[in-house]
Formats: sequence, C-alpha cells, structure tokens
Amino acid sequence: MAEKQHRMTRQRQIILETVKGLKTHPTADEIFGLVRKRLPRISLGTVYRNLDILTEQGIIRKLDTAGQQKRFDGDVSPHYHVKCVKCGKIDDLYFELPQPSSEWSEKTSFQILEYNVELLGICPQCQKGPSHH
Amino acid sequence: MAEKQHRMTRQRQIILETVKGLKTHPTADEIFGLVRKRLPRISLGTVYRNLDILTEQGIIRKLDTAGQQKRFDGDVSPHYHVKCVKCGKIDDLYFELPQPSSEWSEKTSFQILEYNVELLGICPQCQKGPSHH
DNA sequence: CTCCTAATCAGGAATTATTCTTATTCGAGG
DNA sequence: CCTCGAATAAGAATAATTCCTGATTAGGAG
Repeated sequence: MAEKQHRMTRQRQIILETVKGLKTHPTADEIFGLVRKRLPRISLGTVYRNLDILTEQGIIRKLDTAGQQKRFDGDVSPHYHVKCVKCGKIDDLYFELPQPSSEWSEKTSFQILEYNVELLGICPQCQKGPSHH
Repeated sequence: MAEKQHRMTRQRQIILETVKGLKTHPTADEIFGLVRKRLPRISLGTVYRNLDILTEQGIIRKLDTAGQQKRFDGDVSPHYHVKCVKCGKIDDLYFELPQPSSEWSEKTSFQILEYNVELLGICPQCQKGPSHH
C-alpha cells in the first residue's frame, strides 16, 4: 500500500493556514484570492490540488453541497450545514443525528456508509432586503 | 401573478414520457440520448430547458445531489435517495428518515425552507469487485 | 553540506456541465 | 386561417475544475 509521499511546501502551508484561519466556508477561488496576497505568483490549479490533498488527508473538509461551487471547511469536527438559497453562504449546525440504522440497509441493496443532512434556507442578510447585489 | 404560458410541444411531450418511463435517475445527457432516438434533430439545450420547466411545474424532480451531473426523477412521490460513492448510481429509499426538528432551526439564524437528506453508500455492483470500469 | 529525484509548481490549455444567443418555427387561442 | 409569444436547433459562451508541460524544490541519503 505505498502511500504517496507528501511534502510540506510553502504553498500548501499557506493554503492550510488560510482555510484554518477562516470561520467561513470559502470556495476555491476565494481561497485563491486570499493566498495570493501572500504568494502573488500562486496559480489556481495549485490551490485546487492542495485543497484536494488536504481533504484526502482529512485535515480539512470539502463540502460537496449541491450547487455550483464546492466549498471548504477548516473545521473537521462532526457538524452539519445550512446553505442560503439566495447567496450561497453556509452556516454551521452542531446537532446530533441518529446513526444509520441497520433497518435501512435491509430495505436497500446498497451498503450504507453515511448520511448528510443539508438544510436550505435564507441567511439573515438576505432576509432583510430584496437581494440586490 | 401571471404564470407563463407553456405550450405542449412534441419535444416536451417526449422528454416527459422518457423521464416518466424510466425507473433509473438519468442525467440530462442520458435523457438526450434516449429522446434523440425518437427526435433525431433535438438539441441538448432543448432537453435542459424542458427538464427545468417540467421541474418547475412539479411534474418531475431534479435531484440536486452533490457531485458533477444533476439527475432527474420521474417519481415525484416523497422518497429519498442513496448515491453510490463509487459509480454515482442512485437508488430510491422509501422509508422514513429522521424528520427535521424545530430544535435545528433554533440553532441557526437562517430561515429554514427545506432540508435534504443524502445517503452515501456502495451499490451492489461496486460491492463485488474492485471497481474496474 | 551537497546531490538526487519524486513531488510540486506556474502558466495555460482542455474538459465538462450547463446556460445563453439568434434566427427560425410552431402551438393554440381568436 | 392568422397572429404572436413561446419554443426550437445549432452552436457560442460561461464557469468550475482538471489536466498538461517544462521548470523548480523539499527533504532524505550520502
């Protein structure tokens, strides 16, 4: 099972620091924008590659939310998310869900691994005015 | 609230029949492939447009599953889905999952509209061999 | 410290899914 | 039939992400 070696490059380090340093759930290009301030020559491809590597390593989380852009989360503790249907913003939800029950597996031929709950709603900001951005 | 008029064109009719006639959860291009057999000159854009219109009308369902391609479902009765993490195939689940509790909404400042439950698993086919597709 | 090499990088092209544009056609109410 | 807004085919455009290439570098071996 030869695992691939991973070097800690300056780029990867700064991308990691950036994601961990945010309480938001940034998209790849938002991270790109921030990292660029410290590493002006970094490329978007590098950001994507490192976000994927860090996700594989379980150091950050990739939010496979329905919709267009994927978002990333520096908080890998178990929690769920709400997404604003208007602006796409994501908020954390720290509640417990029951474990997948064996009863479920009996009713499907799939081997069930996990389940996610994604709540959809409207964020405080978009509740105020008719979204005019 | 002037609803937009919708004409029943031959294209829309056949797209609808196709989706309703399938027990699978086809992607837009799979539907395109099938509809094409009856309407060789139809364009992919027409398929997309009509799938969206039919979804708006609640006649079919668009599955906003995380991942790359969206899938459609001719069965609009309430049920959930499992997605195979290996091949992306989707299966229906006709059992009850934990209902959203008001407790959840209290923990966020978002106005909750709806919630999705997405189960992830491995389909029978992918359980067998080391996925060599 | 120096060498070596696989891992990584920057830059940009390629891919993929979906939406949009435009000129033309058509469904259905009058 | 006529009319007209809705719908169509074809293909361009967009957006997010992945892939490709030749140059660079981290970090272990010597």
